[in-house]
Amino acid sequence: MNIDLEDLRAFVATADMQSFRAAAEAINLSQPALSRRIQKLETVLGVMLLERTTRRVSLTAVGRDFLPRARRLLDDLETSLMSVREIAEKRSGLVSIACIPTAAYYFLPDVISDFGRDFPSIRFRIVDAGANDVMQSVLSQRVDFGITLWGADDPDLDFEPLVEEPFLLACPKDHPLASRESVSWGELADHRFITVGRGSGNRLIMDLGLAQSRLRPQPFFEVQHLSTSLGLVEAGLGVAALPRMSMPVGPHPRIATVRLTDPVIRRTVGIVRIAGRSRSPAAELFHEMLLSRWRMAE
Amino acid sequence: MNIDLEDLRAFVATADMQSFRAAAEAINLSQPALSRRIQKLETVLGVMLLERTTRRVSLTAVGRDFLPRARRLLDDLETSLMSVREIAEKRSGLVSIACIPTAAYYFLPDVISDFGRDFPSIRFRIVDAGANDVMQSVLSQRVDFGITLWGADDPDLDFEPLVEEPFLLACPKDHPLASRESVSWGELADHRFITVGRGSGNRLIMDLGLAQSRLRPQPFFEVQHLSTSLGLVEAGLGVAALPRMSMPVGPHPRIATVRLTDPVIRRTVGIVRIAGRSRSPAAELFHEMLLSRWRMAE
DNA sequence: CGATATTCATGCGCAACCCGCATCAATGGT
DNA sequence: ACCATTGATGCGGGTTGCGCATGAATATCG
Repeated sequence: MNIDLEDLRAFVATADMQSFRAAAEAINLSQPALSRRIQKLETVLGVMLLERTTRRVSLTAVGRDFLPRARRLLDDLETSLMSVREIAEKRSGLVSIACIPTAAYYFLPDVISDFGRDFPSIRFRIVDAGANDVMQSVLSQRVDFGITLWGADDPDLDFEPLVEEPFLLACPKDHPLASRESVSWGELADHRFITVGRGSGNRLIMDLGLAQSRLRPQPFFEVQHLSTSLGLVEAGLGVAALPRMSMPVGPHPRIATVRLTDPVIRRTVGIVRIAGRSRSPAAELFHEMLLSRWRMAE
Repeated sequence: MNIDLEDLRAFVATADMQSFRAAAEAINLSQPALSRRIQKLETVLGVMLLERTTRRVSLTAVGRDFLPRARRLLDDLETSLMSVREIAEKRSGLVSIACIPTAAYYFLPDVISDFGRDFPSIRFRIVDAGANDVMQSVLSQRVDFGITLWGADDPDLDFEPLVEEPFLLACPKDHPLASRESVSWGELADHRFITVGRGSGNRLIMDLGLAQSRLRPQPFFEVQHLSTSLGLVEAGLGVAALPRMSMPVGPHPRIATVRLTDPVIRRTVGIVRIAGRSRSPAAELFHEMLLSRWRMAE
């Protein structure tokens, strides 16, 4: 037989109101139920806490000692529960993110998985989109923030860099360039070049990086997604320049990775959001975790 | 559905041991029962406190916040219970008292009744005895202390006075002395004097007080108890000298009360105990209450 | 990859506990 | 003495919590 918190509540209410009947009413119990809770508490403690007749209820000396303690225990519990609920409130909710496919595929799952271990009550909505659509989703406030390439300079948007990475050459293992340590962009002019379409963020970065180059690769295949480029390379149809994140991790049976120089073109992936917009606690939490996670990795 | 202390215990044990099975064993529950208590706690709080697989148990971020709070609540409860039990221990037990009949009858019940309201767990054993027997009981340590007349001067005993009172004359209402304001002890020589036996403490005090008086009352009736004296007076058989405490309170249909002078003989009733002897907390408590109660009244 | 041991979650039946209603005894007040 | 009020207790019924048995999930090992 153990002490219940309900026993303590019954005792405190009865002591406060100096009446079993009134206390029972106050804590929504019948008088007999309250009577028994007091008796139980007294039995467990082995002391009389209240002296009572049908007309009068008063604290014994032990009861007077115990009352402030009981009250404090109940107050502390209430405080702790409110505190946890407050924390929980902060730590639940929905985080909505618009994300370019590369980041969605290559690093977001890991971060979300880790985050979910700490905050299992926080849900996610991930919108998979090209860099331009990510921007639009952020500007229209359809999502809390975006993870995308940095290229535009919009005063309404904040950009926080997460990763900066070079473009590398992916070519078939039996390709003439496969054994090279590095290849210049100009040398690609003589090979079938696979690239993404004009409207894409990656294409824009490449074009901007090559603006001053006299010798440039000419697109032989234009695709929509970087992963499709990789597929064509693997099929031996040509070479492609992809950001490092998109390259296969470790040795690949069919694809070689070669450094691209002259120039070294880099892209930055980061968090973009509307300047000064406040978001839910959950979104803030995830945002912080993203920053700490990827800044540490770099 | 409310939080139980058992829920908190289950949580703390599981967090400490990082295993449901081990925690269940540690707090003497089956694993399923423990599992359900954790689930209940999580449901009430609306958060996941523990992340678990069949192989691993770890705290969520909310769980990490809540653990020290839960631990503290349980610690505080334990402390409060021990404290109350300690107090209760001090406030329970047995008080044994040897007491002259007058005090036993006339004032002890009130004090015990009041005391019992504050310390209902303290029991009493009252030995009703003449002054000499009270002394013996105290000296032999058969009782915690005595309440008796003060006459002896024993270096082994401490005496603390409670009440000092004069002897008064009780006589039938139709007696010649009944209408007097005061009567000298010498005048009683001409009347039938009812008194207690030679061995009694009251008799001793009277004899000592009258040692220098040339004219003294001669005992016509010798009885054992003061209350018997009063009975005889009420029956019209004589007059008696009794301490004020033994006189009827307020007007009496058959007995008049008259002051006794020349000399005014007083007796002191107080607490007698063995010098330096330590007693139970309960006996100390009652002793203190006796002192405060009767010193206030005088 | 399959087999295995371990561990948390859940269904089930049973016992314990707690409830409110009804009733009685005690207690102050008139 | 009578009466209204209030705490204690018996009783029956509903709720809660238990352990046992079982299944699913999870690491580890060969």
